[in-house]
Amino acid sequence: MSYSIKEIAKIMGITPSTLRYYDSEGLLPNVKKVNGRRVFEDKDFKWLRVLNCMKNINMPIKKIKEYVKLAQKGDATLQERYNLILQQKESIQKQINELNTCLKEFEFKEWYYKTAIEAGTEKVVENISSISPTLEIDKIPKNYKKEGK
Amino acid sequence: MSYSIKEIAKIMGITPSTLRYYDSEGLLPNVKKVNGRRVFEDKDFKWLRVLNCMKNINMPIKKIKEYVKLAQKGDATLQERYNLILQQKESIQKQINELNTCLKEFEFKEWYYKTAIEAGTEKVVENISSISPTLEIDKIPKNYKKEGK
DNA sequence: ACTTGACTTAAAGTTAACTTTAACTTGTAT
DNA sequence: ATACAAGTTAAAGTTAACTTTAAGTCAAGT
Repeated sequence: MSYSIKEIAKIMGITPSTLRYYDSEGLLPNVKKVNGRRVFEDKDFKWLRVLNCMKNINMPIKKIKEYVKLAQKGDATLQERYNLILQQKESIQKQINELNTCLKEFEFKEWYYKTAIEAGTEKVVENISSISPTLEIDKIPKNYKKEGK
Repeated sequence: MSYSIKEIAKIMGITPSTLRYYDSEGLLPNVKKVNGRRVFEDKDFKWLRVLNCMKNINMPIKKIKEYVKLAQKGDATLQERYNLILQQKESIQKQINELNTCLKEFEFKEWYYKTAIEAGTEKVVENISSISPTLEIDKIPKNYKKEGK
């Protein structure tokens, strides 16, 4: 089975232009061309899924290109690719942790506004602040000293 | 207790320039000025934490500004702010889900490369692909029909 | 009085990731 | 044969989110 750029774009939820841009940046290796047109085959899907993942975790295009280039060099770069994957795994974990902390903050806000709406005014809740510390600020001890030279 | 822009920047892990930029975009309401200089007080911290959260969940500055403006209008906008919070909560959930799916993909890759490195070559594993479907691609039924007009 | 260091603004510059435009090719339908 | 739809490239344009620069203010220390 083979697919046109339009079909692949639809499946990936992006525009054909973006796919062409990715190709121009070297993110789509091994994509065939027939009569000058890109033709995507089943084997390309495996990579498209990974590419999609890499985009989802906010890997910059430069970094993805780096990975693609390593992969094209074959077995000699296995260790390097492994390291890159581990590094990205950590980054994902960090992002998930951050999002979970923020989710708590937003759950607090949800309660905050629900309560305020019921009371008709924010005054009822405005001195209450979320407990979850997301910022260094919340970790500052009470006797925090500013740095003096 | 009051803090200079430099101290706040350090605490938030950004540069003073970025804080000034945020201020110029209206993201730092109610920040005092003494002799033309910004002075941050304890009461500003509550908002800085929320701002930090909003940045972490990739809320665009425009959207954050929108929220700030609503908040400044007082009780009349409680419902609107509540809705905005709910909307963002959903967005966070979606992001967490995406990241978790990608984490699985990367955990597969970790195994993939570990196995390949042990064997000395990728050939041992290269036909195996992760099972977790992250892309519409993986949900396409075998008898997928392209659209015909 | 003068230098220093930390601040200020306004405006221009940067970067990443697209997006749009313009001019062109090609296979299919009428 | 001709028109049309869908693709192509190269290059210019856009947008968000900063970052840098230049020129200036201000309080404290020597």
